[in-house]
Amino acid sequence: MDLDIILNQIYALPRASRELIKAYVTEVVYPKGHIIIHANKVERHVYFLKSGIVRAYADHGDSQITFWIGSEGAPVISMNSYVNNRPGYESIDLLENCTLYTIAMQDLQRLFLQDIHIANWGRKFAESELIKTEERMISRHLGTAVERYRRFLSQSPDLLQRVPLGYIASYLGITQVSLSRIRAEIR
Amino acid sequence: MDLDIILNQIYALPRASRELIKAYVTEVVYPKGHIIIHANKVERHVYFLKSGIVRAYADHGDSQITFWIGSEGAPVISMNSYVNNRPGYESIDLLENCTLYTIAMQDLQRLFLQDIHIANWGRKFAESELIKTEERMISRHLGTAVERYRRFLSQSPDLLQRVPLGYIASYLGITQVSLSRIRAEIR
DNA sequence: CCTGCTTTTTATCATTTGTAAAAAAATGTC
DNA sequence: GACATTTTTTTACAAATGATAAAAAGCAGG
Repeated sequence: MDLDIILNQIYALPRASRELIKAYVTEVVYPKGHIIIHANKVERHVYFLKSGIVRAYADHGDSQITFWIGSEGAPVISMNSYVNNRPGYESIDLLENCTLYTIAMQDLQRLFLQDIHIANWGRKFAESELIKTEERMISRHLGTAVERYRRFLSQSPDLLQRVPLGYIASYLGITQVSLSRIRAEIR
Repeated sequence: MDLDIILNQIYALPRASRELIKAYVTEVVYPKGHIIIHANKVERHVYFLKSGIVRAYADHGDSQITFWIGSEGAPVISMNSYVNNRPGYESIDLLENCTLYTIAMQDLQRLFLQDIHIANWGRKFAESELIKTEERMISRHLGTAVERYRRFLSQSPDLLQRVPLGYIASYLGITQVSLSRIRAEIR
């Protein structure tokens, strides 16, 4: 997915402001399995997923809880690093080989203070992440495991083919065994 | 809680910008039980809780799921209204008599486009809500019901005295009966 | 201080979900 | 195509949670 499209989907920027941002963006490629964001470390870059799939998870004892799955166009960030310059809870790893756009947070922060359009772009960026996060949270509260799986199925049928069911189960808040049972019942 | 403090906790504004916002803010009082945000309706104001407690919930069949409890200083908004001018999932009602600051979203939006400091304030506002929402979401994923209750207990001991346990149970993702069992076991 | 109403706890039973281990299926590599 | 590895499903049993109903406790208004 093209960078211009990603930037503009968040907030329509004047050409000059968009070019200002793009001057600081570079492209990087990482292989499947690479951990791009490390929990408990401050991450100094923001990424946008050009292609591929990633997942965010939190370690909990000897297991991991997957709480976000991102695909092409999605921002890949350590929220707490981005917002507070503090270590975050989440690790993010790549479920496929991925190409990402990246920009140093330092550069972005500077642009926020220089250009009101970019400041409003940053506002819209946070707002759209906020909406998505709230939606995800409410969705996870609502309904039984079966309903949540059905919802996932209808909203992200593509992910079902590309993401191991163990991660999807964790995302839905159940065990892989439980998810397997649900899938068997529905069929 | 004073409006200046609430505004500045989000982002330190120059005096002039802060006065610009305050010119549009008024104070309102509502009684316990009043529903201030209605699900599936577009809400055209943003509120900040000067005093009291509120809860956000989503209707689900014949029951309600409480997914947020806000106390003094907290912003009270319909996310989807604020961000997208669209009806939201959540209703918010008052658990105590409350005093709130309020500003029309229309006025705030205009200020965002006029004043870069206010634009960045708006960015920080969304970002801080984002962090809190993510934290809440992850926290709800993590651990058993007992652990989640213990976490709630240590993070918001005051709310335990002021919020009916039924709402807290729903917030933790369990039934009131389950919560009661947990409380009995811990003692 | 009593009365009625709401909230919380307790008890019982049915159901769901988790754990652990093994079998089956799918995937990738040589 | 055969092997090793990973992923998914299945099974059996244990533990946790939900539903329902009833008792107990707490609280507000007169």
